[in-house]
Amino acid sequence: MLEKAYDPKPVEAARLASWDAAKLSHSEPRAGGRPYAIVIPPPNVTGALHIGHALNNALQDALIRHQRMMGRESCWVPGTDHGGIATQNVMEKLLKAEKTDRRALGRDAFLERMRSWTRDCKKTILGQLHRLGCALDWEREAFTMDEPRAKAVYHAFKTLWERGLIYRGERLVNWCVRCGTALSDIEVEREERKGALYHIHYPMEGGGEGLVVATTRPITMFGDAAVAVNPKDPRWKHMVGRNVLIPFIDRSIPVIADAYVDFEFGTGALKVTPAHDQNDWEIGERHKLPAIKAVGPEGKLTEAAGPYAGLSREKAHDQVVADLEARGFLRKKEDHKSAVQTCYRCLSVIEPLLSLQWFVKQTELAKAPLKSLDAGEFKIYPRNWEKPYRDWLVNIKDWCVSRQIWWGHRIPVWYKDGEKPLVSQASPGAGWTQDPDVLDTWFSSALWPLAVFGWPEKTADLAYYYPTSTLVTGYEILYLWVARMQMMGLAFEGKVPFADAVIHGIVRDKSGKKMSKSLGNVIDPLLMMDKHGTDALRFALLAQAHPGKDIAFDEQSVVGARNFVNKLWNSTRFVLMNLPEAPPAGGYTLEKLPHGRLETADAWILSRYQATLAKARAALDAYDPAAAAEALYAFLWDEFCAWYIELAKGRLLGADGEGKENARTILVQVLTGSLKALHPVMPFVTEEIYAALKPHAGEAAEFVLKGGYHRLDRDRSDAEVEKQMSRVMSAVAAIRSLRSQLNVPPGLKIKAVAEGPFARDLIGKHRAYAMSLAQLESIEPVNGGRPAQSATAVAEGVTFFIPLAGVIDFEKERERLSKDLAKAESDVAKCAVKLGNLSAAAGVPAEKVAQAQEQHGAALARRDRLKETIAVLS
RNA sequence: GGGCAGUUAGCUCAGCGGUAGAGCAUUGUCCUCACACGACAAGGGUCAUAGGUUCAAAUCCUAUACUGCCCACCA
Repeated sequence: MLEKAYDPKPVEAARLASWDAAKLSHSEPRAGGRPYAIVIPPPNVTGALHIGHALNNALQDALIRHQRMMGRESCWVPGTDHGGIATQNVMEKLLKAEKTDRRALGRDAFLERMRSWTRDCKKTILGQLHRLGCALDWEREAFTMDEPRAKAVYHAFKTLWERGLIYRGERLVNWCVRCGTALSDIEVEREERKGALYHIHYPMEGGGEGLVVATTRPITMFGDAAVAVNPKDPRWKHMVGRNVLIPFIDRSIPVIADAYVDFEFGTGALKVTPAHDQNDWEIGERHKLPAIKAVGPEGKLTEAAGPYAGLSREKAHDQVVADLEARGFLRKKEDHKSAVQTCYRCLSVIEPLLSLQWFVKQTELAKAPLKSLDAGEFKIYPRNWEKPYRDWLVNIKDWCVSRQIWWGHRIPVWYKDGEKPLVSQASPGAGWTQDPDVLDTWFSSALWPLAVFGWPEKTADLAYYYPTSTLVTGYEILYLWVARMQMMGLAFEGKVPFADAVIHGIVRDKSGKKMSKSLGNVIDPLLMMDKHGTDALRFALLAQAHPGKDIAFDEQSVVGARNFVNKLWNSTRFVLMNLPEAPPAGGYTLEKLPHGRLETADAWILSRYQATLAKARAALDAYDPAAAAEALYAFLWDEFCAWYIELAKGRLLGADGEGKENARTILVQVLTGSLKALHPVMPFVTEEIYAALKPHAGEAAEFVLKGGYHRLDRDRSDAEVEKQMSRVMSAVAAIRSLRSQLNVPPGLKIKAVAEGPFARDLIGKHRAYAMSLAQLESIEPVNGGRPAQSATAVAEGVTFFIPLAGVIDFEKERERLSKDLAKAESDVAKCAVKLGNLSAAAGVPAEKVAQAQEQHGAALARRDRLKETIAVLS
């Protein structure tokens, strides 16, 4: 016998052990049928998993399990990402705490530390995914920096090089001073910050008034190559062609005319610093200006800054502004908001810096992804992400792939004096030195769906699983990762790496704020699992995972989910308690039900059951786990438990016979089928329950995943019986409401007298339902007028009189009924409007009009019954 | 500056052309023989605003106002 309350811990441990022992989630290529494959977005080896990972992986697991239940060979590849800058930053923090740094260690020792850290971290992360119940194919674990993946990276680099798509050049790149490396354009974030616009006077060379420029960053003036004005600007026309002097250092620069300059802005004169600003760089190109660095890679001012050389950007800024003011160069300072660029890894301000870097040409590579999007070979869910994705590809710029850090795939290019650079994985021989930089971590990530299956080798796995089916990820890496995988997959294999990309939202805190360590609002998924169980956490996340929407996460939702798990558990307990120890031969199967001789409740729950299964399945197919979870939750709790179980109790407690056997069969089958449908969302409790139910259900599958979903049987759908039941429910609800409002003690059975078109059915074939659910002592037809001293309950098609001598306060009763009447009147009015509309309009289907008429009739009847009753009371 | 979402019950969110829904929270009654992680009942919304389309609009269209996100070279 099951325990009274579900205890997740022992169940989860035992289930995981049995799944592992059976290698349940392992997949091998097999003949026949297209497989379903997902590659995990590999978590960075920077620490532990957070709640966003829990959502991301619960989603994937639900899809993988769903497809397995549908009978498809399904493979979910696990793995981790070395995480380049992010991981190196973690290690550098550790080293700092040890009062050392990477340079003191040296490259080799540093990398050794990184590898050891990575080993531990991988273990932690994969252990957490395991604990979350992820049906990952553990034998396929991959790491972006392991041997096979390194081979893939090399091969990709070499191929791109040979195709002329990789080049090295000195360009203006986004430089993170803190991380000490270049970043690609999409690794830069923007943040609006308050600052100032400084109007600085540049004197004319050889004396004269000169002009005033406006800038937000005075320190870049030491790198100025010119001052530009708009050729149409009359104020400055006379200055073009003359020279001005940079304050403090007195370097002479020309005044040039360039249409880029907006004469509405600032003073209409723009200082041009090609080495520190993209636009200025372009102006410099047009006018053949020198690019002079004012700030170096460490964030300190260079020799070009004369007296300020060596100062940090921040110190220099303050000093320069103060000096400009003291010397009278500062003509004006106004408040100004500007978007500063920040490093996505450490949030420090980006310095646009001229440096020698490796680039991948993108325009050519972006064509195939655009084509596959247009052809519908690749879809993004929800579809509204396709537009930004397309726009990004259309406006794509070359990708800076070199990083000046140590942790990563070292660029496989070797140099030797007097020789052309060589691309090689190993050293070409003595005298050759390898490029010191490593590749952007997203370079290896871009190859992930290929590399995990052994590419560039033509493996059987690659042939079978590639292209994969679905990729599940957050919108923050749509360009960074999704687009690049599409580019690489198409470039190397000519096929999209995955047909569908499912974009989910971010898990935020309960007030909708982004979780962050500094705000202290992070939710630890492990803690949630410890407190409430893994199934509860998964359900809570998935039930809120509406396509593409962020989740405002409140621990309360996990508690609610935990309650649902318990409800499921206890309903199983109830069913098992009402079954004989030994199930009948072959178990309780739906095939054994007598056709055409089912009770209303039986036919009703089967009808609802089929509808629910269909809905849940369709929702998962449409990547909408929330809809699936909600449908199953509502069905199991509000229909199966609240009504069907209650309706079946009479038969279960009564004498043996067909009715009892039917009830048992339906309880067993509906519960078993529902928990299977729920399995993708809550694998543990459903597996546990399945183990207890399967002998009774006549099933022998070792695991839920092996057995597959129950068959959908649309013949069980029965609109007529659903209507009958809704009337029974309405009748019961009316009496319950009356009891509650009149404070009739719950245990006290009362007599009821019924009249109306539905009264005969209720007193006849639905008698037992009404009696037990409404706690009635008896139910009889009205025989000559309503009983004296009775309260009235009006339901759909039936009116009850409940004799309650001495209990009724007529004043209160009238009040109560008046409230009902008001509601009924408003219903009548609404129905009348609708009916009037429909009858007046042309081209409305007769069916719709009939339906409206029926609704109107029912509302009228109810209203009239209430009116009569109140009249009698007065 | 461009684009995309969102604005529905106290909170978090479904619904997206035919009488306003869920979970949580609130109130009342009940430890009723599966479940107090429960049962039953109750209260609570002019569906952001203004126009329009329609027999009918929370739902479609057009503006407006906020909110959030993405993209973008205004110093």
